[in-house]
Amino acid sequence: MTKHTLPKTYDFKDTEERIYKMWEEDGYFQPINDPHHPEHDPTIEPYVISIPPPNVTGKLHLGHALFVSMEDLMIRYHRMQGIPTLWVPGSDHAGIATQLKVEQALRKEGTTREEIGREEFLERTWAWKEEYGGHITNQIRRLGASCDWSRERFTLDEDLQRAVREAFVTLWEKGLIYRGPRLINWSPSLQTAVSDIEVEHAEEEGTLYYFKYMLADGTGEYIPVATTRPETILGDTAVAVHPEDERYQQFIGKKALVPILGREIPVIADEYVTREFGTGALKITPAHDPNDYEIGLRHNLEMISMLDKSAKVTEAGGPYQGQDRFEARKNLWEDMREAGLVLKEEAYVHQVPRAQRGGEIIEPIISTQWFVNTKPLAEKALAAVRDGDIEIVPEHFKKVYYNWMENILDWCISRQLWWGHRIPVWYCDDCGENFASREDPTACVDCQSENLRQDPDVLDTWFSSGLWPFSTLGWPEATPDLNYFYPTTMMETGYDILFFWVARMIMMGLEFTGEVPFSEVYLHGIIRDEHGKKMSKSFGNAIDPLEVMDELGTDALRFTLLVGSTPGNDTNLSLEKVEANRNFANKVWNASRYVLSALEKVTLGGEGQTWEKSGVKAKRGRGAGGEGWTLADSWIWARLQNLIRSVERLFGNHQYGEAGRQIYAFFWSEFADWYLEISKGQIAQGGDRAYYTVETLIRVLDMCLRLLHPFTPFVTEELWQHLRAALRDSPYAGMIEDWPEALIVAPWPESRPEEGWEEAKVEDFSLVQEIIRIIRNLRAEKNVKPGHCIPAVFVSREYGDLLREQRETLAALAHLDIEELSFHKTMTDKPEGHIALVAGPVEIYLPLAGLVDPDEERARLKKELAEAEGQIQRLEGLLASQFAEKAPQDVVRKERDKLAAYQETAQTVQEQLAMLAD
RNA sequence: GGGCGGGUAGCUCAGUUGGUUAGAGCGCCUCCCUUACAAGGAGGAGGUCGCAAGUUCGAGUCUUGUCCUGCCCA
Repeated sequence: MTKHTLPKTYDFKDTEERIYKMWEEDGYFQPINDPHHPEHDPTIEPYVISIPPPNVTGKLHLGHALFVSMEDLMIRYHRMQGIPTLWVPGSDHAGIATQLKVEQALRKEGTTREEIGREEFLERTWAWKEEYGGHITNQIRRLGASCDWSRERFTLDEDLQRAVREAFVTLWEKGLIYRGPRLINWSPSLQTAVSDIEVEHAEEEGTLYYFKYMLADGTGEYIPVATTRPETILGDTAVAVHPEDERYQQFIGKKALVPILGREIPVIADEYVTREFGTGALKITPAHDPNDYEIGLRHNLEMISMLDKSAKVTEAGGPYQGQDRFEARKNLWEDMREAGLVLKEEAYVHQVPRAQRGGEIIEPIISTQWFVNTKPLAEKALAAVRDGDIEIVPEHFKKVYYNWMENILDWCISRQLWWGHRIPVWYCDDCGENFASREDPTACVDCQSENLRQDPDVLDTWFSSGLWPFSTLGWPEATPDLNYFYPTTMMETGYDILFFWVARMIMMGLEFTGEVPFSEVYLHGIIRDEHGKKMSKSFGNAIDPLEVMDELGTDALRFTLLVGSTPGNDTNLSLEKVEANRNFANKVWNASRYVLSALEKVTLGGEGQTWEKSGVKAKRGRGAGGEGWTLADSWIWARLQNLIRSVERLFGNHQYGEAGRQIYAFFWSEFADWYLEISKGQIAQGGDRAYYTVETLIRVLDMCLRLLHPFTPFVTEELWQHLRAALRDSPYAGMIEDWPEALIVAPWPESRPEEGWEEAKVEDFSLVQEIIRIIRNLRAEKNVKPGHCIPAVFVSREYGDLLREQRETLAALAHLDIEELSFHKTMTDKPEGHIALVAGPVEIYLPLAGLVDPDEERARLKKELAEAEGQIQRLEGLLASQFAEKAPQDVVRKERDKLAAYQETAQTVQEQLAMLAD
C-alpha cells in the first residue's frame, strides 16, 4: 500500500458530509468581492440567484432536488469562472400549510386556535418553526447546495416584514390597493379566501339537473333550465335566455318563480347564453358563480348570498337554512320533484373548482377582501419581457407569460389566516377612518384617537414571495448587498409557478425597485415517474430523494436530474437511471484511481531514473499535435479541447443536460475506454514516454473533474483533493502551482480555438480504432479466447507507417502477438490460411482460417461487399445529382472521400472473394 | 372554445444555426472475474424519427394539413 491508494469503490457516505463541511467552513459559499469588504470593486458584475424559497413546513421532494441541482450547477460554474457568485437561501412561511400543521397539533391536544387565541397561536407557530424549520434547509445542504448560508432569510424575518409593509403602503399610496365586496374563491374548510390561480379546474363526473322555471303569470308556462348545482337555485335572481332565441323570446321581461321559495325574478336576455347548451336557458346566481356574477353586474341584478362561509345555507335559503351545500342540494331537489318541477337528470362531465392545496371544492362567494389593481403593474412587466430586459428559457414560455399578463385579473391578497404578514391597515373606532402605515400607529391619523384596530387578515404568502429577490438583499434599505447584488441574474424555477411567483416578482420588482428583479428566467419541468405519471404519495409512485441519496449517493441523483432534463420539459425519473449514474460516479472514481496508481509507478521509479533519458522530453513540442506526443496523446487532447468548446457553447445556451451527456460520453467512451488502456502500454515503455503519458492522464483527468464538478460536486472534489495531494509529492509538483486549495474554486477549463493539426490526428486515430474494432469483432465471432494473442499482417499503401507506429496499441487492444506483426505497403500474394479483414484503406490478415469454414467466410465477405456496393451506389447517385454543385464544397468533399473509401473496400473484398474461390 | 408542448430502438429519453450511414441509458443475446472498475470489459441484435403533402441538391430538424397525447387558460 502506498499513501495515495484509494478504495475500490467510491464510498459517498464517507465523503459527502465531510466535503460539504469543508466547503462551508472554509467559506467557499460566500461571494468573492463582498460589498462589505473595504477592497470591494463595484464594477465587477456578480452572478446572483435567489433560491425559490421552499415551504418551511416542507420535506424534501424531487422538485426541490431538481431546482437545487440546477441552481447549484449554475452557481458552481460561474464561481469556477472567477465571478463573484451569490446564491441566497431561505424559506417561505407558507401561510396555509404551516397554520394547518400547528392546528393539527392543537387538535391532538384537544384544543383549537380559536380557543387559545391569536397571540398564543402565533407563539406556538413560531415555536414550531424554530423546531422544524431547519429540516428543509438541512436537506437542501445534503444535495450539495453551495448557497451562502450566512445570508439565509425567512419571509417572516423582521427586515422582510419591513419590506412587506413598505410594499403594501407604497401600493396603497399609489392607489393600487382597494378593499371591497367581490365574488372571490372561498375555501370553506380553511375559512379563507384564495386567489384565482390557487384554484384548479378539473373535469369530473357530475349530474346535469333539468327542471321547470315556472312563470309568475300563473299561465302554467315554464322555462326549462339545466344546472349542475341545484342548491344554488335558492340564490337565483334571474333566468337568462339568448336575445335571439325564438323559443324563449316571448318570456323576456316577464317574471319567473324561484322553486320552493316562490321569489319573483326577471327573465332577462343576454348574449352570454349558449342556445345549444342544455335547454338554452340559464339560471343566474350572481353571488355564487363567476359567470353569473358578470351577468349580474351587467343587468344590475340582486346578489343573494345563499351559502355562508362554512358552505351552509343562509337564511336566504328559507327552509333549507343551516344545511350543508350538498345536503341542501339533495333535499331541495327532492322537494322540487314532489312539487312536479323536475324534468330529468343526466350524467354530465363538468369542471369542478378545487383548492390547489387540499383539494376541497372551492365555493365562489361574495366577500369583502383586499385587492391589488394589477393592470398597471402588468403593463410594465409585459414590456420588460417584450423589450428583452428579461429573457425566458425556453422561449415559448414568453407567449404563456404574455397571454397571462394581458388578461390579468385583480389579485385578491387578503387571507383569513393568522400566520403571515398582517395587513398594515388600521381602523379608527372613533372617526371611522382607515389608513395604512409603515410603523404601528399609536393614534388615528385623522382624529388622534387611540381606539385603533388593525385589520385581522394577513397577506397572501405570494405577496411576500414576490419581493423575495430584493427583500432578501435588504430592501427597502439601500444596503451594500442590495446595491451590489441587485438586480439578480438568474431566476431558476418550475414552469408551474410562472404565474404565482415569477410574474409577481417581475411586477413587484419593477414597481418597487424600478428595475427588473433578474435578467434571465430558466424554467424547468416537473419530475414524473418512469412512465410519465405524476408522482403522488397516494398512488405509491413517489420517489424520496433522501432515500435515493442514502442508497446511491447525492452525485448520482444530481447527475440524473441534470442530465435527464431539458429546459421546460418534464423529466421522467427512475431508480434505474440513478443507478446508472451511480455507476458513472464509480467509473470516475476508478479511472482516477488508475491515474493515481500510474503516477505512483512513475514516482516510485526514483528521480532521474525513469524519464530523463531518451531525450524525448526536450523534444516534446508545445502543441499537442507536435513532436513527442503519441497519436493517442494528440487524439485525447484534441477530443478534450473539442469537449471543452462544446460544453462552453451548451452552457451558454442553457443546455446543461446535453453538456452533461457529452462529458459523460467523453469520460467513459473515450478517456476510460481508449486512452486509459493505451496509456498502460505507453507507461510500460518507461522513460520520457511514461512521464509524458502520466502527465497527459493527469491533465485530462483534472479537466474532466473540473467540467464535472458542477454536476457531481462531491466525488469530483474528493478525487481532486487526492490528485492534488499526490501531485504535490511527485515530480509533477510544478503542475499544481496555480491550483487552488479546492476544486470548488478551481478555474473553469478555458476553451481554445483549434490549432490546425487536430482533424488529421483524430482521423488517424479513428482508423486505428476501426481496425481494433473489426479485429475484436472477428475474434468475438470466432470465439478466440481473449488471452490468446494472434499474429497479424497489415497491408496498406497509405497507412503502413502509421500502423507500424501504432503497433503497441494495436497489439494491446486487439490482443495481437506483437512479435508476430508485419506491415506491408503492398502484397501481391495474399497469405494463405488467413482470414482477411478490410477497414477502409487497410487490409488485415489473421491466421484463423483453420477456425472457419470457407462457406461461412464467403458469406461474410459477400455481405460486406453488398454493403459497400450499396453505399457506392448511393454515393454515386448523390454525387451525380445537383448535390455536387449546390452543396458546400467541404460537404461534397466528405462524400467523395467516403465514396473512395467504399470503392477501395469493395475492391479489396472482391479480391479476397476471388482468392477464396480458388 | 383559445394557447402551448410532446409523438424518435422493447422501455425512458437526447438530438438549437437543415448536410445525407439517427445516438445514450436500461432491457435483450454471445463471450470474459485481463493487475482502475463485474457498479466492470469486448462484441451483437433492434428504428421507413405519428401520418400526408410541401420547400430544398439534401428534412428527425423548416412550412402546411391531419391523427393521437399531455398541460395551461377560459
